Amino acid sequence: MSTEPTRRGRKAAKTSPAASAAPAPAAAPVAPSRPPAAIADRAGMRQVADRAGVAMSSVSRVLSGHPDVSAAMRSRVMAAVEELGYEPNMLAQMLRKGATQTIGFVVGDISNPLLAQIALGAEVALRAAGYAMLLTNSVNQPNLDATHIRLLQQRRVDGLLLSLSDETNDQTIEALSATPTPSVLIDRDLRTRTEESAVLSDHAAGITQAVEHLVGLGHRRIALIAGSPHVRPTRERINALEEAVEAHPEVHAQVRPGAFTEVHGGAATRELLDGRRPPTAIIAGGNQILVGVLGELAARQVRIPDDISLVTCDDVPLAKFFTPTLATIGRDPYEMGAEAAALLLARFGGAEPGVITLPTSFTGGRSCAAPPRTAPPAQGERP
Amino acid sequence: MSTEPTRRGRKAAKTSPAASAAPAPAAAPVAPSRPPAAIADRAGMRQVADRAGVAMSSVSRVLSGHPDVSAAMRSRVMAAVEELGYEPNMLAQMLRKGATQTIGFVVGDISNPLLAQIALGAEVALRAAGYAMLLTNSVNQPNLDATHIRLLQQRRVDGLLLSLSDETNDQTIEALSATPTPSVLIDRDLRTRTEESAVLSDHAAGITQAVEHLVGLGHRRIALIAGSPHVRPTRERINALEEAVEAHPEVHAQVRPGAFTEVHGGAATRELLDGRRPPTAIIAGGNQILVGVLGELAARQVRIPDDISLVTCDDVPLAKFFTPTLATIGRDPYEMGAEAAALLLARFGGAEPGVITLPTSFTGGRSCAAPPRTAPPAQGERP
DNA sequence: GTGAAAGCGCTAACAG
DNA sequence: CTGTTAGCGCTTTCAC
Repeated sequence: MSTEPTRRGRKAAKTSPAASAAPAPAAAPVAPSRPPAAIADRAGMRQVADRAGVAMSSVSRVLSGHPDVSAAMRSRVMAAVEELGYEPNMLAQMLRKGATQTIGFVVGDISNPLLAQIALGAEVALRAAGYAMLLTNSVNQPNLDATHIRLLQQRRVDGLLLSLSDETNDQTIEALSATPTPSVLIDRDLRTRTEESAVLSDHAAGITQAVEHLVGLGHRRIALIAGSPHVRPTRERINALEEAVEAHPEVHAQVRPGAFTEVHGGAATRELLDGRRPPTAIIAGGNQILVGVLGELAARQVRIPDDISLVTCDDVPLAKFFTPTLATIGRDPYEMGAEAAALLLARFGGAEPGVITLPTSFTGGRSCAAPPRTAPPAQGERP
Repeated sequence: MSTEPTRRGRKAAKTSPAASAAPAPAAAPVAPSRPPAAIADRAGMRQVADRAGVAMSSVSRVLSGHPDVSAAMRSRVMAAVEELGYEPNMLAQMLRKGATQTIGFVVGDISNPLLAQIALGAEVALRAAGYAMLLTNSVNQPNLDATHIRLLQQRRVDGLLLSLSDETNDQTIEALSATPTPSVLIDRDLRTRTEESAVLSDHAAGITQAVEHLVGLGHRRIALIAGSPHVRPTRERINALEEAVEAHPEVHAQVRPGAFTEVHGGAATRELLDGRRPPTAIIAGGNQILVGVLGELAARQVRIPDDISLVTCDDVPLAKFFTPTLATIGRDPYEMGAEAAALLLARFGGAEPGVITLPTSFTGGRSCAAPPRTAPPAQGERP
């Protein structure tokens, strides 16, 4: 950090940002009888109609591309629209039509590049179909999910895209039940509900491949540092690891669920390495977790892959230049977003809720090698 | 990539996502006279009033926390609200009140972690003040900026946060001029306008520090690979580099503006290294650019910092584990978002447009060292 | 083809 | 304290 923030106004602006959290006390001394018109003087359809000397309904027809309008009418109206710089008020249209052409996206943490990419994919697809996206951020606080679902319902979104921070939260389930609009779950699985469409990732396939790879290299002690146990990806990964290991009785698997955070990644790594049977390979179950794992390994001067092998789920931007290159279980988040949007649009078109599973891929890297010949003595290990 | 996407429906869902891009042909055989109620049967305030046996205005008063309501009235109304699961229709409120409690955020590229972080900071601050955020993504296409500004205006947002992809676009300026609501520019400078508030980063300070550091190490040929010349950060960085170099006549500076992309980063690096006076230090002007630079350096087996020194602007998540540690010109994007929100809220409170400049920081790293003693012969260099 | 009229669901005077 | 009354800006019958 260098200097303090500098504040300089253009028009002697005394700009005190922290101030006025309140909506706006309205400077008007006398309360006006009309709605306070927080929005400046903007021409409405009424003005356009008057200026063109026609009825409002005609303006409406022209603007909505109704076929039964004379060329003369069309040009008169358009002229007036131009002159007044008229912009239709979608609020009124929405209220009248009962549809907002808006979908809500409840996302756990938009600062996570994975989710940002999903949001991007969804937004592009939605916009192409004429929908805008209202985005809310639960900052990974489960109780905010329900709040946001209700908030979006009050704004009468036409549908919901949900990347919930907790699948098991009762309030969330309740809020969802009260939702009359179609919804699409993104890599989440709410067993109690079948009304929602879902786009899922095949985490099991990726984990299985990774485990086979590691076992093939000679690893016998594999750990998975997973994220929150309240979401599908974590459960799927854990299940997949346990199943994969069943096929190899000689392999000992350890699982450390927790949270999708750097802190958890670091703490779990510490715990594992200090444990009775330190793993020779770690699978980091998320990009934030990866950062924590790397930090702890670096701090201990544990070398990759000489001392320990590493696989990550969901790579991070710079991962490809990391030395050694990281073995990765990846997927295409942009496509997930796009498919989620498609699933929602399909429901608007009358389709039933659907589920689609997208593949994951395992890419080997230099971060995996044979375990050290002089494996640290498994302290107190019993036969 | 492994397998093909698997599609399995729950209720024999024939889920054809790509289908039905059209809003919804409406399955109803006979066109209803009322608005098509795309939204299911939801109780309105009318129903609540009837059920409670009171006037709508009373329901409204209770729900909006008006002081003059008897306890009896309050409980009767709340009971009806509960029973009907009533959710107020914000659309109607917005139309009536002339304010939407929504702000629009025009962002060039949400998949850029820097902008995602800014969006997060803004959203949190805005939500705390009761505002929701409508986000649009210009995918770095300048012509989309204007489109999105208009789109948000039609939705009657109360204010705009703008991270434009091009400051010089006429359409954008025009759209902005037609905007009656307050706006805040994020690290952008529209010379022709003073109506907008702005939150800026002090890029010059960071660049200056970096240059001094490099010169101190002995570098005499420094290159800046910058992003789009149509946005403030690029201009500021270029100006700062040129000014900093003026103080050191022995230093030769080269600048390669272009785009905030990996491709440009790689191409510019190639060009510079193949040029007449290859730099001994490169400053990467953006996180995507950095990726391109690193890629090209790796491909050529150019070592950092042995063969070349490297500084990056705006680090990426994994940067701290990059070997060698990267010297970085950083800033706090979350705070930028929060300050932008504050500036907007201040305007709602009646304040004039204001400008606030936030600091940047330079953090040295192992990626900078003295230039190689055997500097590559400056081919065809002239005295 | 075009106009008149009736609301979408809610709030805010204004009376009582 | 509570009810009545007018709309916010637009779309959509329904007549002409």
